[in-house]
Amino acid sequence: MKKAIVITGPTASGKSALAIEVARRLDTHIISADSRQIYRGIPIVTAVPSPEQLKAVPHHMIDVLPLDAYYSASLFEQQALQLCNDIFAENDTVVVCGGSMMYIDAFCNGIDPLPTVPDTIRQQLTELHTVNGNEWLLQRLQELDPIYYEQVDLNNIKRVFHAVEIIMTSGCPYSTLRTGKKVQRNFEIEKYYIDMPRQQLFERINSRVDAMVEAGLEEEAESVSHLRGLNSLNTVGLKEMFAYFDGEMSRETAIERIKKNTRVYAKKQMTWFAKDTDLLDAAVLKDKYC
RNA sequence: GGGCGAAUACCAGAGUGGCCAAAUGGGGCAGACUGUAAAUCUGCUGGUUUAUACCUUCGGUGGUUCGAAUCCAUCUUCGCCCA
Repeated sequence: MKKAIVITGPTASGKSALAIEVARRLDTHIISADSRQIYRGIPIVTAVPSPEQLKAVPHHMIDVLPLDAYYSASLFEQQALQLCNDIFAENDTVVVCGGSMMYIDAFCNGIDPLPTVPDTIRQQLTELHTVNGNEWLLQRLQELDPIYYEQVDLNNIKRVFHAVEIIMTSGCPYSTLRTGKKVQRNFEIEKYYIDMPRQQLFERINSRVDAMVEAGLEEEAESVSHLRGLNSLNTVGLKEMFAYFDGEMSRETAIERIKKNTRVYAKKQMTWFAKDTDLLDAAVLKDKYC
């Protein structure tokens, strides 16, 4: 049976390096599961592997999307599966590596198929929302899907918005489309998590941010600054730089904040993965394949 | 040597007799999560295993008062001003 070796963990825990090592031993490819590395033009801030590393092992899903492209965990699932299929034609294994929780989850367990919301509907709803406000949107959801209305965090207006746009697109309540069912892949999945004492991880984060600055983070941020409204750029490391460009904080403060926000992000990842009972300790991965 | 001002929880900083365990922000901690997820959202942050409860806090000490972070005296430290 074909096998996908999934490597995940908090940011800066050393996923990429481990994945490269494993993939090299197994002579196979790496599929990146990273919601930011997938975009083109921001390699420094997203800690994309070095050109040498990328050359050492074939990588997929890195540096492939324009910054303004719409993307989602579901699209990732589809494309990653397609890639697996291709790679399995010549290999018994594939390595999937990344820290984007939803992407990892979509790949391993699947995500309910939802209709793609057409731009027209999204724009229409955006306008209505801006004009009528949150209350109106909440009311819409309550009318259209009382079940989901009971379930969502009503403070999280993004989710409310999404539910409504899905209902408008599909014509049926969002709650009926959310099965939460896990799918079974036709290949084996071994999911490894890199664990590390928090203090050690935080030290790695700090020095990695310093290295990014050294590598030209500021220039990179400048080069995309005019596009800052895009979701792909709503990213730790860039928003702080934009704030610095706007004179909202000093350069030093911005760098400190990047470190802090990266720590917060890492914690978020740890919280998410703490619930995942399928995780194996990445420490055994080396012994097994290297 | 004299005058004035300040001292509040991890930090910054409100509060100036009871509604104060003490606003707010930062930081920290914990959590939610099936659709742009490095996003978005939530809770906690003096102690007491629970708390609409009790205890200990607002530089130190001593007062005034039914009641003090808030008023008075004094001491300490810091800042500014006059010498």
